[in-house]
Amino acid sequence: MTAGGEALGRSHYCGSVGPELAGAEVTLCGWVHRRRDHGGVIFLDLRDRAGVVQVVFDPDCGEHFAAADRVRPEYVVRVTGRVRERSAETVNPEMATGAIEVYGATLSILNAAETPPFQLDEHTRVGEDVRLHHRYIDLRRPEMQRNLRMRAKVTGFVRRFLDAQGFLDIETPVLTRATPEGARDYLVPSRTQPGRFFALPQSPQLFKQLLMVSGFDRYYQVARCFRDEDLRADRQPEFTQVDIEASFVDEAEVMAITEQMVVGLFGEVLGVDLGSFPRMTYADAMARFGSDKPDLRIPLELVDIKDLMTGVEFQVFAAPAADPEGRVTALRLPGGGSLSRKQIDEYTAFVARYGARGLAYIKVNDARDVEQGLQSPIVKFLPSATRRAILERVGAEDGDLIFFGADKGKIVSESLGALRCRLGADLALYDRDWAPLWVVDFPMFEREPGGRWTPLHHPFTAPSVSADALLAEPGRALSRAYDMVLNGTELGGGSVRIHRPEMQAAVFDILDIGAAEQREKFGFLLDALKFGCPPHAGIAFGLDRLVMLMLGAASIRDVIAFPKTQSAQCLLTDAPGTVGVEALHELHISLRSPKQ
RNA sequence: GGACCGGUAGUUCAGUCGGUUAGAAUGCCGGCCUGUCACGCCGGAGGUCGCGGGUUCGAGUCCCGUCCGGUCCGCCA
Repeated sequence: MTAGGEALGRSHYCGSVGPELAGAEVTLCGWVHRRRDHGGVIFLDLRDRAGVVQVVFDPDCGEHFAAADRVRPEYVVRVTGRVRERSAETVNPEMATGAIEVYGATLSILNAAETPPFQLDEHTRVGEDVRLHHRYIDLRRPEMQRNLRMRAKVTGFVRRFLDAQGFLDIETPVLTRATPEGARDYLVPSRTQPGRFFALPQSPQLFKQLLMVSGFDRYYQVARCFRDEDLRADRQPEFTQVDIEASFVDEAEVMAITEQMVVGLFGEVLGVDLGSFPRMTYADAMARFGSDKPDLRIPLELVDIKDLMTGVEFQVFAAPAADPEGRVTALRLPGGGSLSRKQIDEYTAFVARYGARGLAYIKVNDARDVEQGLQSPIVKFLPSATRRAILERVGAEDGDLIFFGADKGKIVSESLGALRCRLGADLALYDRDWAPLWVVDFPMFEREPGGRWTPLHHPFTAPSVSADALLAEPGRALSRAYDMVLNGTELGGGSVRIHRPEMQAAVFDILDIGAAEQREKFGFLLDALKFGCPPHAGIAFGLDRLVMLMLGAASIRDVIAFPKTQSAQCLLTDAPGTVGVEALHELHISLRSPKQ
């Protein structure tokens, strides 16, 4: 009951009023979406989380008509009235509730609202900063309501699925220890331990492994993770992982369960059948698509032609061909001969972002005539036999365009891999809506320019070889890791973990983490492995990206209620904020150049 | 750390070669209107051209710096 003694509740949501309620008395609560005043009759579009419905007031309802005259957009009101079907001429087919309207009897203004800083219609795209500043208003927009509802559906499905499979939801600490490798940590100073800091977790990785040691056997958590790195359209400093771990399982079982989970999710929420996921090795993915998360919707593939370039005089191709780490690759674009010079220049600039020093190409006018039928700035440097061999290898047809990449393998893969995706998007080459797959057989390590080994996944990933073999040839060892990829996005990644201390020590050795450092930073994990750690494996899914993908959202901000800007600030709360000197003093912190 | 795009009315934008009083749409305010649904018609208010400096007789416009929003590279085990 309100102070005035009236019942506050609604009988229906605005968006759920339909023809079946014709004749019924309803009570609706919501925001005035729009008001159309025709002098003798006033139409209010009333909005709540379920949708919009039209309410009509005419002068017969006296003071309530006067109230309808006073309301403005975003006023919060409660309306009672009778549902009636609209006459044929006044039905609005554009509107979900357009077959009916509510004939208003009473209207009480629960709260007035200032004119909103931007219009809540679908017709104007408002700047990101304005939206974030007044996020609570932005979130009223049907699109954002739909997005967050979808997110809740996804987490709801995942929880029900994993619960049903016997997984236990266990929370792990947010105030925890800094880990050395990986992303930059968000740090929290300790008041009680001068000079010491907590770190916010980049993932619950170590804790979930400890839970396996404790015998929980099947764990999951919808866990917030934190990384203090620069932001992107699909990266926020705090994000959510669906984190999963199980004991006495191998990669096959984790992949089977989580594939079933994602297939079930897409089926229930989107009505999409993803089918069963093909598997592809990392080596294959890099060779054919230049990416470890290939977008298989795009029917273009890289074709290596390194062997065709030995002995060719053209140094741009010959030098990388002679380099053991070099790669020379062609990308055939069927019908690409119609691309303009300007477009090709744009693609040249595009691949330059990935370090490519140029973008060679051949337009195939007549595939049978390698003397006159090819149009290209580079073809004159290639012997006829080489030209023929290239055309044959890539399967060139008249009207095609062939792009080339020749450089260090990493640069060629990244630049042509990115170009392939760009072409797919620009030219709408997608041959299906959804293309999931598993990428497997990742290398354990990759070598940094300085010669140091770094883990491709993380240092707790089990290799598929013995510790001795690993130490002997780190560069050749494959890991027991797996990534789930959908439409060129890595949805999740996981692995069989190391469960023996000597193997974990071997990996730390290769990563050049000495015994003392191992002890200091991971002593608790190495100890735990000694006290009866079961073999275990797991995976983590990026919830935000998953929801983005399901919605086709362009920005991760559109699937997070209160996201941060690219400079990692919250415009709504103005966080991070400054703190007073007393607070800093308590935390044993002094600033080098205090900003106030 | 770097590259690029943007910042002008509450909002979305235009603003020519540097030139008189900075415009449009929408929103807002007032008036009229009994079937609209992005209602319509009439009238009105609304500007630190992000900020600082410079060039110039004169700067929204050119130059330098800086801040903010965005996209990307680096980074993100």
